[in-house]
Amino acid sequence: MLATVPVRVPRAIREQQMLDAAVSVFARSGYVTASMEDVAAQAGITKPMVYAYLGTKEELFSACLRREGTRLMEALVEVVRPELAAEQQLWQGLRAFYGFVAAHRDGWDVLYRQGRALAPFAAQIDGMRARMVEVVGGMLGRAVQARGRVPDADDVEAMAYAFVGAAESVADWLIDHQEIAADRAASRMMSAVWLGAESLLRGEIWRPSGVD
Amino acid sequence: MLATVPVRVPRAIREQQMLDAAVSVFARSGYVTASMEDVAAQAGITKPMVYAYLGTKEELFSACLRREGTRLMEALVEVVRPELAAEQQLWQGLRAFYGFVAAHRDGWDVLYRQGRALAPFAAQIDGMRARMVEVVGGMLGRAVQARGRVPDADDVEAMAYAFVGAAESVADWLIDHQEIAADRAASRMMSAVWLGAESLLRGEIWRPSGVD
Amino acid sequence: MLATVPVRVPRAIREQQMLDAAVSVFARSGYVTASMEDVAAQAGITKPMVYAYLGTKEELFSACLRREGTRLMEALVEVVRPELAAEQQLWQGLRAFYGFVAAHRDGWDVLYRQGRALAPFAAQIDGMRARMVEVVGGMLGRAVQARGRVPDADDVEAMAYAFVGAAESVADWLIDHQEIAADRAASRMMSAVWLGAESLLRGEIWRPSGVD
Amino acid sequence: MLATVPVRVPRAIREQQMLDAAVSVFARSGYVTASMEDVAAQAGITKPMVYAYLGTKEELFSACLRREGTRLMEALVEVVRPELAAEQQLWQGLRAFYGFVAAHRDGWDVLYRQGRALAPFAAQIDGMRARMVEVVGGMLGRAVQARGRVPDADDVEAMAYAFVGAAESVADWLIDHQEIAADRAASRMMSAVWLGAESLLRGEIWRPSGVD
DNA sequence: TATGAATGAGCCTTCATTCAT
DNA sequence: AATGAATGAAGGCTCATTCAT
Repeated sequence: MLATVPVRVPRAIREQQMLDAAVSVFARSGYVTASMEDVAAQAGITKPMVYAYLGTKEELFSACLRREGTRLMEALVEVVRPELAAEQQLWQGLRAFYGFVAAHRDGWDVLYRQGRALAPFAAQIDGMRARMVEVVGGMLGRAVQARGRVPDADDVEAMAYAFVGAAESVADWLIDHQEIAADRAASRMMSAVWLGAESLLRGEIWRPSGVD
Repeated sequence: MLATVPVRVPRAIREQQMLDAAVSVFARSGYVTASMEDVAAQAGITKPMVYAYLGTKEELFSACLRREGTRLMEALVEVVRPELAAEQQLWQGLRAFYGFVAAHRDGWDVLYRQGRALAPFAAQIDGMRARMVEVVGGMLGRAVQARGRVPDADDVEAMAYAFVGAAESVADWLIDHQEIAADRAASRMMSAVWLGAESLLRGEIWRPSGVD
Repeated sequence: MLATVPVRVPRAIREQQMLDAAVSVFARSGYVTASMEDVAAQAGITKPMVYAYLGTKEELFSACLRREGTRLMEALVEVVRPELAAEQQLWQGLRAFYGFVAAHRDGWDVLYRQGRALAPFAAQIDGMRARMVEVVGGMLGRAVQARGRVPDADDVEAMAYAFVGAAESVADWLIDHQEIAADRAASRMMSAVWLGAESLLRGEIWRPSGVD
Repeated sequence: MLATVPVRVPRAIREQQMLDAAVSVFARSGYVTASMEDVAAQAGITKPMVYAYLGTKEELFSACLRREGTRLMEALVEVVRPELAAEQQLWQGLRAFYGFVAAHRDGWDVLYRQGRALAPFAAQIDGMRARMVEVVGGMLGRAVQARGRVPDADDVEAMAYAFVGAAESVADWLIDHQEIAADRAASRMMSAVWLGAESLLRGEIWRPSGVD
């Protein structure tokens, strides 16, 4: 009987409320199907406020991507300390990554499932993803050098792509198996990939054998 | 008797032409932005024909997914012979997979980039993806058994998810680097993943070490 | 009980109906206030048809201007025969002009009152008006030459502008005095302007006299 | 004590600043397209202030019309002294008129181009215009009487309408030819119209001759 | 088989306008 | 005196979908 009284909320806070609402609505309905009306209603205000503060539907979605992307990146940067060995960096990064996915399902959905499929935003997402691939590639490259070898750029990049893709795929799996803890997922990823990486880091190359 | 006389095309062929047009248009504009008008125009006919032959926009897109998915599956089934060893199965499967992606960019885009992000089709795509994961998981499981060990279901599933995700991610990379041949991509995937898988198959498990 | 049955009308006819409706609605409500819904309703159809056939609101208004302008021009061209003397040309032109204004009040309103005030269309109207001024200027110039004098370009242009403006102004007056016949208006315009023009054509120039 | 300290401007001055801003914005964007936000911004204040001082958008535009109209009228009244002969009155009036148009382009645009086309303000403008026609008609009527004749009311009114319309039209021409001085325009108008008026004042009437 | 004509429905977007501070 | 926050209302435009021919 009290909380329903309309309150004048300062802009900074309202904007966050709007972004929360938008991420939630976009995740539920998808960018195309979601309506600005829905977003406004979910945020407890009216459409014109959304337009006044965050602009167009496209701009709004883009703002969502930016916020969620930044959150994820910050979570990673916080734990992937430069002084750690590559193995430890990967491990910590994966833990943070799965922690983020588990804690921000909607954000993850908006970021990876939707953003990538929508032409106007693909560049934005690809940019972020490229940075991740680059970081992972950096780790791998340094790990190769630590073993006294000279990394091949293309090999490292392919490996990094594989790594990131595998991590994302396991993230989806994690979302569908809510009972599995994030650390468990991270640990499995390390088993699945790092062990193989180690061989690769030592310079082993897989070659087709047999008939072809 | 001029070339401009409209030809009565039998239904089966017309449907394929429509699907070709639809896949192309959906890949170019995205499911939401693409209009039935566009599809009809691209197919060289009028809207009511599309509705008469392939139904609703949703049904049309679903038909696209089905056709492209089937094509991919058939390409895989053709080369992944049961009598081969797991390693060979993976290798051949990857080659066929990247061959398909390279040859059917639009189909791949519609299948993976778009289908997965669109709520109404997620189930359809996930089903197909689940079958792939299952197949890969089966290979891995048999490979473990071939080494005299008892596979852990969750480990194998996680591994399979990672493998499929890595393969998809490298597919994207392949699309953006057209100069790289499909076989090259497949070979890199084997290096990146199989070497690691081998360790895993032998029962090695990665465990966090150090402070945390 | 019969005419209300919805009929499939061929495009050419529907477009004219739409233009009729649009001119009427725009004249009644003004470009800004008029809604596409209104126009569609007045034409007895629904909005999408208007968009399908005549495009945007702006394009629709522009089409109105074009049609009404063409009608007016054609009415003038039909009576202003080149073989006539300037005086007869003016007289016939004015009659046709006031005939058009009296018969197409809405069209006149849309053309002159609204079109000129709306930035996006000013150019279109000004172009037409410029052609009229040019034609009138041509008549005057020839009349001067017929009197054996060399016309001054600026004088003639100013005179033409004055003539066209006077004619338009009297048209407004005509609209507000519906009981006055078009011919009467034309005759008054000739009295008001031609007599003066004659003096000018003979080379007389008005000069300020007295204190100033 | 820096220049950025907002100055408390007394109401009367603020209102004039707002009207200046409004006239400028309306002339640039047109009544419909211009937004209250634009006006406020141009005046360097916020929207609620505009509403507090000058009311609704409609009221604001009306206030613009009133101010510009009054300015024009005052400029005319100042020079059209009753003791002058009709010819001198016209001459001085035209000079003042073109002086105003040249000095207040925006005001003229708002008054004549826009005001007349906008239904809600047509009455206001027509009233002012009617007063002008009346004044001009009065001059003409007195000039007829000065020649010992009895003026025909309709003839005089038509002539007055033609005169005003011609003057306005030449004003537009003046605006598009900025290099032409206002006095030059006034002088041309006198040549174009007064010479003819003189004939008319003497009782001459133009009559159609020839076939039709 | 094939299409031009037509519509229901809905969404994005923008304002003029007003409170509460 | 002045403003940031907020909204009601409405309009342009598009599209999937369907008849009638």
